[in-house]
Amino acid sequence: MDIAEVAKRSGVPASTLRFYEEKGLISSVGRQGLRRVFRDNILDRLALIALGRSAGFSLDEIVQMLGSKGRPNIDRELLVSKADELDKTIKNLTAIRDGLRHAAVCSAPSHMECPKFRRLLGLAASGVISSDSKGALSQKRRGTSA
Amino acid sequence: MDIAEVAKRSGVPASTLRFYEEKGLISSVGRQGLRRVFRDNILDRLALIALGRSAGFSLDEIVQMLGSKGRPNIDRELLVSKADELDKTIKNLTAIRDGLRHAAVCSAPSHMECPKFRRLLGLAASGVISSDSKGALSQKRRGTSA
DNA sequence: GCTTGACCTCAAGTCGACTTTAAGTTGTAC
DNA sequence: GTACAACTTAAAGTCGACTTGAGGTCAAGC
Repeated sequence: MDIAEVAKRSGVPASTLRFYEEKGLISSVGRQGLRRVFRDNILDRLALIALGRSAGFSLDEIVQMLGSKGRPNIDRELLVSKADELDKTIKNLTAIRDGLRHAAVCSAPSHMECPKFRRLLGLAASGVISSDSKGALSQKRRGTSA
Repeated sequence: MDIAEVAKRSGVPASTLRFYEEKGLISSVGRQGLRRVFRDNILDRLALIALGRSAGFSLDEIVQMLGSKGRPNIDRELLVSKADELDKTIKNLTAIRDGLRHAAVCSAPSHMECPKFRRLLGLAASGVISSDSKGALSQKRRGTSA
């Protein structure tokens, strides 16, 4: 497969594939002339990378876990700790979602007067809801999801 | 209150407060000499901003919603749509969390052989799990949360 | 045999939310 | 009255994950 084929099949832009190769996340089997040639299993590897990204791993962490070769040891402890992290994030987001939903129907004259809203506010202010759960949704362009 | 006091009480660095003022997110009542003077309700406003950030609003969106003055109209429709967005994100993250947790205990020789894992992989690859749910956790330094 | 288009490289640019730095001003304690 | 810590500004830098752009190469079709 050449890079265009991989891009088409995986949905990952060619520029990103080159970038990933440079980072050591993927590798081509060789070249035909100048052009990279990829094996079929590149698609699995890209899926793995996508999964890691969705789970909140950085590209560097993913390089660590996947190693430069084959399909090697994914550290189980790390997996668990990421899952725990996700749990926290999910709880925070759930609280916020409920608060938002309530605020949307709340009849208090101003949100500031609503006890539920103020409680949520307190959470946000105190950092219980780490402002790091922020990126959680970040709708950019390219919304493949919706 | 001077900027240092606000920083101490809110946990928001002075540099960020200046940045927020520049963006129109907050405002000072005036100056004593060069120095900004803030009212007490700045703390509520900062909490509101923190909440918005955790809910995934961008600073620009927050400016929109809070207006430059007082505590005005928070668009209820927008709130609902953000809540819906959060729902999707939560679902995605939950699926990933479960997959991660399973992978951590899965006895398949390689994760690639595990059907559950491959199913998760399929989700990630197909973009069902938008790679935009990625930022969801992004542990930076300053982890106030843990 | 020459144009064309898909690939290539390397460097620089982008985006959002801040932080850092350099250089300047000032209220206050001595 | 002067030193100094704490404030001020404007501009530039940071971070991660890519994207874009300029300029180059090459296989294939006419």
